[in-house]
Amino acid sequence: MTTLVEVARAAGVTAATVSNVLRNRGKVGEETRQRVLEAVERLGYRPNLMARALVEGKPHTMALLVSSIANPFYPEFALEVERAARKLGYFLLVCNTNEDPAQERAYLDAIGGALAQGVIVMNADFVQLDALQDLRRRGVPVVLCMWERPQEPPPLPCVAVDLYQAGVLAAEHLLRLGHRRIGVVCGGEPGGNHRWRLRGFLDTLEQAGAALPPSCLRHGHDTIDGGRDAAHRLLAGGPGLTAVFATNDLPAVGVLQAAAELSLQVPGDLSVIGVTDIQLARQMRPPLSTVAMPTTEAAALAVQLLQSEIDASPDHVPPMRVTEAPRLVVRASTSAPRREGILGGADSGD
Amino acid sequence: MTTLVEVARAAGVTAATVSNVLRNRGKVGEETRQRVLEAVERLGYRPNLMARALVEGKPHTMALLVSSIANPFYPEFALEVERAARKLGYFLLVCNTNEDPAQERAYLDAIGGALAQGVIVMNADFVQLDALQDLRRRGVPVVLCMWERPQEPPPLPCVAVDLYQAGVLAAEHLLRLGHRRIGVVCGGEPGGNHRWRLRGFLDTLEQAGAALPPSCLRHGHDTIDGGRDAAHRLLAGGPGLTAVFATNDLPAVGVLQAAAELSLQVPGDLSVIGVTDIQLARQMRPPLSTVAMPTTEAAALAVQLLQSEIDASPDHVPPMRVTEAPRLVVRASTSAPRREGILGGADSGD
DNA sequence: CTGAAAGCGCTAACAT
DNA sequence: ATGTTAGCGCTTTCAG
Repeated sequence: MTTLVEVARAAGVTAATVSNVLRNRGKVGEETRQRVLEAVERLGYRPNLMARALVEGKPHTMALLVSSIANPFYPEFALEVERAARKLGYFLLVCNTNEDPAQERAYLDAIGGALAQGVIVMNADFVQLDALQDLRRRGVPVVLCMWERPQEPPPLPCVAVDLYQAGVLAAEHLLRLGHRRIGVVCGGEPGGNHRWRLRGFLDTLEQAGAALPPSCLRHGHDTIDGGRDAAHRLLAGGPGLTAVFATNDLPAVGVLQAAAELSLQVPGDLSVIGVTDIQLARQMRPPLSTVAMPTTEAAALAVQLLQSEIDASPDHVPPMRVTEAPRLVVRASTSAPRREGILGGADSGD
Repeated sequence: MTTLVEVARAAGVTAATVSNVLRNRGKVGEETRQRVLEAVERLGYRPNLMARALVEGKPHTMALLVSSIANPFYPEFALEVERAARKLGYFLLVCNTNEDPAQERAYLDAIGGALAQGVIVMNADFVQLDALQDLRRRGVPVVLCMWERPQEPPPLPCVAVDLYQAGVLAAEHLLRLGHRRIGVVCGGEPGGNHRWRLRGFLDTLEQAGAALPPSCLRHGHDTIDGGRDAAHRLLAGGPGLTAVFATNDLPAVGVLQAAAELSLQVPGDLSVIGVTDIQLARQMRPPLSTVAMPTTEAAALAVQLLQSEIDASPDHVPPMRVTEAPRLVVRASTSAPRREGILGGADSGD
């Protein structure tokens, strides 16, 4: 590998001068400049980023910690983050823990070891807030992304999206269409990460006088298969549902599949709506109505916030940035119920 | 940030000893060892990876260069690569060029500047083999991944998958089902990356005496929309096709959508088959039959090959690793034609 | 078994 | 305008 001194020697100058030329630090005569540039070109010199990082006290790298290979949302989001990070001159290191705590620890240690200047951690059920707080106390900038409840901030810098509101929007949409017998598939355990979306949905229904009976709520894994299973359990209960809200797009896709397996037309027999707006949502037939998260904005905010954490003094109250509200995206998987209670009637069942 | 000397001071030893303890270089008394370990723990010390990389002459990082945010195959593949790289003790830097040559250059320069120890480049139409060869000549390990034609290796180390064979398998499958009036949607320009799959498909048809007339071949972008457009053009030609081969899953999904828009039942009216087996293929209704690429193996081979390039002397003939052959995955999007030429008849049209 | 010293490639004062 | 010097945090001979 060509080094600075080799270039310097080739150009008949000293290392400092070459450095100055390369960093445009002025203070260099035009003629020398040319000679240096020519030598750089001729030798194919590329500055050693490690050395530079060491002396400057910072690698030009941000890390993104994601948990799961299975959830297509993360790659989609990662690319948004990469874009935003690049604009600020950072490289993005994608750290995929695959839900393995040991792997997560290993990555956090590496980041603590200046592998990256800071880390954006995707919020998920399993994140260890304590471990992240430790890391932050040790001086490593940490940003939690996709915190779901702006009203109750975590003890860490975070980007929050109001997902209670997402539940509200989904409920309002279904109510407006005339649905009254609605089911819910919740991704994850009760009390898990999706609880705010769920609560927003349930509260809105209740306020409309259409409170959801417990039998119409099923929990399942936050995956396509989990959604399908939960939907089968839900629909087998047979209370003549005309619509299903899934707390995430992945399980919503599972609901779509379950509907197909039960020969239910979507949206004719059953309307389905999810949350997030992953690419897959658009690609389903029928395309999935959903409440879109502002992912691009969240990614940008996360990167900005991490940057300001990097610049900030180590000890300060963890700031929070809130994205714009999620917004309803109506596609073809929701419509007015074909007839009230076609699958059991409004006044049968329960 | 805590440094080695601080730990050393805290433990009443010198930096070298701490280093020895941490690297398990023996030569350390048990009692000292404990004292050091305790100090490390107490101070929350993490070795600075940049410094280590600098002195060792290598960052523990591999880079993966991908071109497109839009193609879901890349994220899927990236996570496989990350996994394989991690097993060898590397971090993975995902470099997304977004098809911007300037961005690609910037990344390659950074990698040349020891940002990563080597780079895996996804083969795509636009890759500049020259630029990569330059990089390699400058001593940066480069591996080209997903080269589609093992019989004609590129001038770079590569992982090849025999995609001619993929075309053969798709053709054999359709022929075996009894299809004779078959259409093709090719992702990308004629002469582009997909030419081998296409040729394998066409050759096989021809050998079976069912050569494909030019009117039954359409080119389009290697995307869902591109596939849908091409399928519309193809099916509007109206030669009573009973099956369509798309050279990639993404356009195959587009064909599925076009079929739905034309009220064609899949597979009853039209069988559809793709190539790759991305996750989306499983998730379509009906799930897409396809010729699966050995992506996990390809990712592992690419990482291994890059490792051996890192170890190897800089000048040697570029090696090639060939994966196992692609394999047919039959799902519900292909079946025997319902009736020969239901959409025009075997002897009408043309 | 432990310490001292040199140096990885680069940058940033400070001198000249 | 250019050169000299010192060090970033770590590893690694080589002495003690």
